[in-house]
Amino acid sequence: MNKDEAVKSVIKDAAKRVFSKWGLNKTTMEDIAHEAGKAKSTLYYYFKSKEEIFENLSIDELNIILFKAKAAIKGINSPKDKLKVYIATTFTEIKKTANIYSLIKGEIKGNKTLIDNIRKRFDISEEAIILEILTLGLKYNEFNFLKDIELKKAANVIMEIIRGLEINLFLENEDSEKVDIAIRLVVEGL
Amino acid sequence: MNKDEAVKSVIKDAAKRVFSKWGLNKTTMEDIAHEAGKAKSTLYYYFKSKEEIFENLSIDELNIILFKAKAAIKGINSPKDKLKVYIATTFTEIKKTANIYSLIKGEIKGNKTLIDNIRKRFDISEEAIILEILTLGLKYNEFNFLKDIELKKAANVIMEIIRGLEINLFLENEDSEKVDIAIRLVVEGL
DNA sequence: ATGTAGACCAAAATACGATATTAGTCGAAA
DNA sequence: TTTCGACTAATATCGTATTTTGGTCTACAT
Repeated sequence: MNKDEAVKSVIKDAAKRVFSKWGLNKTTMEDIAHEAGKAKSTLYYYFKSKEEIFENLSIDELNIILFKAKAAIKGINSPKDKLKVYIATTFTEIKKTANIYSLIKGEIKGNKTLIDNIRKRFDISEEAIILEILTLGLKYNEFNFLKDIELKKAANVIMEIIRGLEINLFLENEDSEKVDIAIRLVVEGL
Repeated sequence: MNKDEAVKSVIKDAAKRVFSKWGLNKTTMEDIAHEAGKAKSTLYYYFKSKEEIFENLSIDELNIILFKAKAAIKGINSPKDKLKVYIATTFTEIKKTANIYSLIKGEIKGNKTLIDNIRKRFDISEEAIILEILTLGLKYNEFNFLKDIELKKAANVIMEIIRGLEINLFLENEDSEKVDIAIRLVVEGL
């Protein structure tokens, strides 16, 4: 890691701490600078805005989640099991980093488009992974009714189901048995 | 229907019209009164606040949706098909009355608790219906892995899936094929 | 050149008092 | 019992003064 990336990392780490303490809107660039032990203007040498810091921060976290999920499903052969493990892993990892996202939930007003963009980026990656698993499942003849033509839409629906579950019963409630039921429901049906 | 209920209905109908025109926050009691052809103070003879009018209005709509859904699944024997038809019916009916809800979406700020209470009421009813269907399915031995003890949690999970889908891919997108895929996914699995 | 920081500016947020709307009450009348 | 106009207290809106904050610029250090 070169010097530039190292300082960026210091700033991002500092930002992560103050964001999770004060939220996105309430933290000022001055706060981040103070936490990082730098002058405010130095921050602008590395990032062009507060949004960019937040965006980089979030994308880092999401990439880590996706990386872990991909690693987790790597050795698994059965597409059904692949999907199960994928959902379980992303759920667990999102829960770990949920502290940042939970406070954002209450701040979706002016920064709505920013959050939407970050979410969209994650959605695209997630949908691609799910589509890959479904394609494999079709090849292995492991699914009941899924046709070739429906795969893309099915992947989208599954992603929406996961997303809905994450918001509604995961970030608030934390019943691991329910998560288990949800995974089995999607993969196996009733 | 007695006189009291008739006048209440006139007020609610008028309110429905102006709400769907101006939204919840922007419509004044004067607006509703004028639309109903009554004096403002007359409204307070029947309802104690604007919130109460809105609440009654929404509950009426939700009850109609639930009534239609119950009627639709009445003659069906198979619990799996019952659930399929239930989801399809509520989706269709919610879409019909979505005009009122879609404008509310942008107004969830101060009236958040009010909306939450109405939603909660619907959730409870919906979960009860789903639980009934699942119980029947267990009795008929129609489900793969669902155990007695999981039924309540499974009903909750299904309700959350439905709710998530409604918000994410239904109110915005309107791909009926996706809805179809979602229904089959939940009921049959992949 | 590459980094860093203090001074600086313009734009946005906040605070606040004056004004205007609006929710909700009350007594009278039909 | 039901309806309404007049009234009031609370809330929202608006204009303006003040402060905060995002972002730039320049000078200085390595």
